[in-house]
Amino acid sequence: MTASVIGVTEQRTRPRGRGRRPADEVRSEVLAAAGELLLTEGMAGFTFERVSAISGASRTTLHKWWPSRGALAAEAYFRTVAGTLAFPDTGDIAADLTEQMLAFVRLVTDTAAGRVLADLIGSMQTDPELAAAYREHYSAPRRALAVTAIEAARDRGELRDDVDAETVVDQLWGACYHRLLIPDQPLTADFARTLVAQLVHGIARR
Amino acid sequence: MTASVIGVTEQRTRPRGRGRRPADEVRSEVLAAAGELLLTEGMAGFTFERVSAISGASRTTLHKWWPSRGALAAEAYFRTVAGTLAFPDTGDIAADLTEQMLAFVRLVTDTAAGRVLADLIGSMQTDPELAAAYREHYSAPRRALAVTAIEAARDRGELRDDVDAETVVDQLWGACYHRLLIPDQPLTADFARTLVAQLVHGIARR
DNA sequence: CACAGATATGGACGCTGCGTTCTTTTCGTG
DNA sequence: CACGAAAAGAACGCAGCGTCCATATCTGTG
Repeated sequence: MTASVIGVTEQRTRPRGRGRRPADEVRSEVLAAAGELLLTEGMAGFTFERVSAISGASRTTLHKWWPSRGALAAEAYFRTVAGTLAFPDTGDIAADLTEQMLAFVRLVTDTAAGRVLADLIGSMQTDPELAAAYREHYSAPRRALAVTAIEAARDRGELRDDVDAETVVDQLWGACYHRLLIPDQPLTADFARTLVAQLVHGIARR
Repeated sequence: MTASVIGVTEQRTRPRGRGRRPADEVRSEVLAAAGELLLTEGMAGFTFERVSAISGASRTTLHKWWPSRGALAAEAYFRTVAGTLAFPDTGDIAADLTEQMLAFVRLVTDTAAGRVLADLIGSMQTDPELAAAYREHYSAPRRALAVTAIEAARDRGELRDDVDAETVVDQLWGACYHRLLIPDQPLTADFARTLVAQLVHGIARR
């Protein structure tokens, strides 16, 4: 009883026959096909086999360029989905963080990116290649942006002197990923706002 | 280049030959073998094939009792690793939360449970059976305990009246899971303490 | 105490996907 | 224009899946 719903039209480009082609052209077509597959079926149906069939590139070629399906998926994701990389700094850190949280929630709930992101993080756990790529090209640089903004706010006196910016990142984004990966509770805009409010002002009675 | 290190002695029980055996005995042996395999190799090498070889039970039998490898892994984990289910309530919520965070960090860093937990959450993302079992038997009840304790603290005046307990859970445990699943930063006792302190007192300058 | 029914085992099937190797074809560059 | 780089194609063996069937044997009931 194999789940055999075919959501992606195989063989989107006509068979090309053997022979050399520009490497960049091949890579580009493969990444496009991989991104498409990723968005429609997630990591579950994401195999070299399928990407090969859709892109028209041979499996041999895929193996030449990407060491594992995880590595390919990661690159395709970064190229297709993860465009934005910015962190506003208006001088009001609470507002900026709220904006970032809301943007994240929107991305994750309104598009297929949420499912893909969850799948990628899931596959990371058993795919070191993917884990390395993800951390290097995605999570680390984003963390760094947030940490910089938080430390700037601390340095200009908006936040306590002893604030640990790295921990703040986990308390905000980590909380969102928690609801994304283990959906006991929904990931909503309200949640995002509460998140920032509770962290900024504390939960203890004053 | 398949990773083929055999860390578990196959066939721990002698072949038994065909024929009926008490269902509970079989289930028990299978779960023991599955737990052992899970601890030594994680979800990566966790297959019906291997569990069958180690436990001595036939693959057919495994399929009869568990619908997917995820379901089997989940049950084995809950049975082998996840014994404790308690939440102290000393009347000092900050201390209690810190204690819980430290216990979690210890469990996850000192034992193989961390790896297994990460693997399970990873596999959940593409295995609905596992996701359902995990949430029902593990995450939901634990969340509930924490929420109850936090709301009790709120009701007796330790915390602000408008505290959202569910969100607090994500801000604490979610932050830990974040570092477990995406290890850009280490999961340490210091982190656990900072987590609680920053949330309880807030990060804004007073 | 014997038998019928329940249940585990062993083995085989076809399938998908992996990762590798070798050969063939084609294109671009020098 | 010839050569070499690079892709396609085909085939291999391997692992694991999920399912079937026949067979063996235990267990509970009459």
